Amino acid sequence: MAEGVIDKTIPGVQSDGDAPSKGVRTRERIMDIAEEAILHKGFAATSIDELVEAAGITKSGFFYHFHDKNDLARQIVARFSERDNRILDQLTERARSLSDDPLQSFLIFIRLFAETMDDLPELHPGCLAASITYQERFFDREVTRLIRETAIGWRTRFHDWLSEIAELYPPAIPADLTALADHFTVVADGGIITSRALGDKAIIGRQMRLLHDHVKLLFGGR
Amino acid sequence: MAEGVIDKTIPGVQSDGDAPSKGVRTRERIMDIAEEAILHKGFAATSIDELVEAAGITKSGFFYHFHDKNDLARQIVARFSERDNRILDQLTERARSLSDDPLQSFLIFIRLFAETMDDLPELHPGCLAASITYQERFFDREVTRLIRETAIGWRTRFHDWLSEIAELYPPAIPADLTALADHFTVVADGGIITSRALGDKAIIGRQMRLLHDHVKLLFGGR
DNA sequence: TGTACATCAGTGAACGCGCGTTCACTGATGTAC
DNA sequence: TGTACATCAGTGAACGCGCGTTCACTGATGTAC
Repeated sequence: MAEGVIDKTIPGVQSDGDAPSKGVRTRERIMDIAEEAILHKGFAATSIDELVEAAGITKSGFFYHFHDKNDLARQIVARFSERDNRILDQLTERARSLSDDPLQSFLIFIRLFAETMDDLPELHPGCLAASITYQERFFDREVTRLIRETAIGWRTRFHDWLSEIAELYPPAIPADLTALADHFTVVADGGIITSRALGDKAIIGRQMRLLHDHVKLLFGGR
Repeated sequence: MAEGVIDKTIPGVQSDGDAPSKGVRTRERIMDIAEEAILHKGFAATSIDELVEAAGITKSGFFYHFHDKNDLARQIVARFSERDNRILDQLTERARSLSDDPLQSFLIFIRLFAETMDDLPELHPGCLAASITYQERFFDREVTRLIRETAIGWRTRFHDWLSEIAELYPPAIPADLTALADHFTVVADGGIITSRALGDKAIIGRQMRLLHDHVKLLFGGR
């Protein structure tokens, strides 16, 4: 996972390669700090005061960039969803380029994802959705909708891939392909939580490799 | 899952069958309300005011029962852990009674658990640990330790069972039994989160049945 | 090249509300003699 | 059976702090003519 594939483009107004303006840089900085804090402590526990202190601006500066606290949540979730999708796209492309066979490339894809999880520097990287769905009362409809859309997107993505596999390799036992498509999200999120509860970051990658084995056993039984 | 196995005993001082005192009943009521609220909105977002209003007492009454807000968290986590362990014990006993074979009884156990998840009346039943590990900064060492202990307990429980199975049925491919032991927790927690994100409570049971299939494919390949 | 104006990216002070916590007090029930 | 005291399960009022939000204002940069 040391490839130079990271896209530094900011999803701002002008998508040309010119440098982001001062305002965009500040907003991104606030969001970076907030993301970290929300993942560690939850949204309600993250105060605007601490964010602006860490960002080196004043509280009113915050309200120049965000209408209110919920607006911050919306923007973070949207950015997170985009980033995650970009990572999945890149890993998919890489895996597909390494094998023409859908089953083999899927197995490679899961291993690449597991490696990505292993290499993450922090103990708590994780899926923001997990953090946020546990505090849903706080967020408005828009945020909930965004999360749901993202989850459905992943389900569709993997369901298509698995159907392609199932046509070539009849499963060893009857398979619930929709559930299996969700299984990726489920194992990733569950892995993040359990790795946190036990204080062992290696858990996420190991759990993803179990998904690899599961798919291999189901379709690869020759 | 309609068996009369639910243990109504309160883990109070006198464990004889006599009725719980007024104080114990009030404390349990506060904890019930708090548990619901924490699962829905998170700990920080749950105010003492709303708890005492729902419980029909005054705020000072709350502080008669709990030293502070963290004490409430401690007591809820402890009670939750006990309850979960009791349910797992009951399902294990039932599964073991239905088959002498460790693999078969394990598969039965997972199906019983999946049914239990299906039958839960609410959309958000779930594992408190998930909610709480995402807000860990809030809780003192004692709470974190309790959660960790519970997770380790489950790992041990399932690892022993899986080792017993692996001795009788050599796995079809090399198996990471520790990771597989954690996989139960991972799939359950991840299932709860995903079911919440998508607003579909059937997801948890379906995900658990995938774990069933995985174990079956791994050990039951004849 | 200079001036006028507009926009950007904030500052500083103040607001009112709700939160967790404390403390002195109290009515009801239980126990001892 | 009556009285004295102790414990249980709270009440009511007050506290100070931190929170999200508002609002009038401002210096720096960009653009038009």
